[in-house]
Amino acid sequence: MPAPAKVRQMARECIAVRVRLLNRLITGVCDDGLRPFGVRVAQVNILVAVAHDGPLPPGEVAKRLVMDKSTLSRDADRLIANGWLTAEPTDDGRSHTLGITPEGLDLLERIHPVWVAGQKKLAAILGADTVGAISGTVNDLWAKMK
Amino acid sequence: MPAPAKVRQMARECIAVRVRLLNRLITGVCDDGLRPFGVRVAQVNILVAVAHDGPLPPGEVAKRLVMDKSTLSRDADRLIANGWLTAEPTDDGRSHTLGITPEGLDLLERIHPVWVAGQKKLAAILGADTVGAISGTVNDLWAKMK
DNA sequence: CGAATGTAATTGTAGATACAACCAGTGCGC
DNA sequence: GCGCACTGGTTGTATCTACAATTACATTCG
Repeated sequence: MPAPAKVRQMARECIAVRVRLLNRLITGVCDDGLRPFGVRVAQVNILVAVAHDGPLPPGEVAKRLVMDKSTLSRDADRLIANGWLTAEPTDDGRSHTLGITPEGLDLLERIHPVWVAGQKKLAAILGADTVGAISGTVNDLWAKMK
Repeated sequence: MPAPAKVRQMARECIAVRVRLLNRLITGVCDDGLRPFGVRVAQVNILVAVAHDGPLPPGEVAKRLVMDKSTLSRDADRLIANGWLTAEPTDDGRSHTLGITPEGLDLLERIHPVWVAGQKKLAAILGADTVGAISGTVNDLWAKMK
């Protein structure tokens, strides 16, 4: 019995399954490269965001990366436990700011060559046009966010 | 103190953070739409794959979706528990085949309108060129896989 | 000032994800 | 037949992810 038309359409056209597949593929490639450093790409993403734009309150980091605040909360715990981030108190007693530590910066510097190699691998997997399209989409998203 | 050049480069150019961000965004949009059905996009992806190409052994499904066999093993457990998939024994005593059940097919049929609406939303977020580029990349990947 | 409302973060819970280790069954060579 | 390598799946463990509920503080309004 052949699959019904609606199922065939979903299989052939679904964009979500494709993005999610690429996400798994790319996360795997990155984590492979990062394994010697004892860090994962999810963590590096947060470290880079904080190193670049920080110090920032957790909620702000979560918003920029489009992740739930609770997810970021626990990710930050791990990064703080590893000595790569610090939490500094602020005027607002409910919150605090996340900042990169010297150890965190050092980690990013050491990771950089692996990151460069990874970018090449990802570009080879995705193709230049897809890389450009995705970059454009997310850059627009970030611009609109402000 | 401004971020070091390497950090700035990683923040500006990293393709992984972008794909992963889009993955979270898109997964959230889909799961929102699917919530009334008590199912998530990860599960729908598997159901569609099995409904379209199945019955298939678990390892084969995992390969096509580029996910770890252990991940698929547990996802399949949930889908079987919900009555949407069945596991049928095969000649090879180590393995079995996953097949869609009538309930699973019915679920997919009921989801279809939501899926259509979701595709529109995703296209609006990503833009037509990005949708096209990603589809092309993954279609190539699947073609090469055979 | 004090209560109600709002906001930021954390915690409880559950699913999705993958690596390593393991188990079970197959198939091959002898 | 027997042992041994191989293959396919599951289980142990850890991280990533998000929704719902909670907690702690801030702000606003009377």
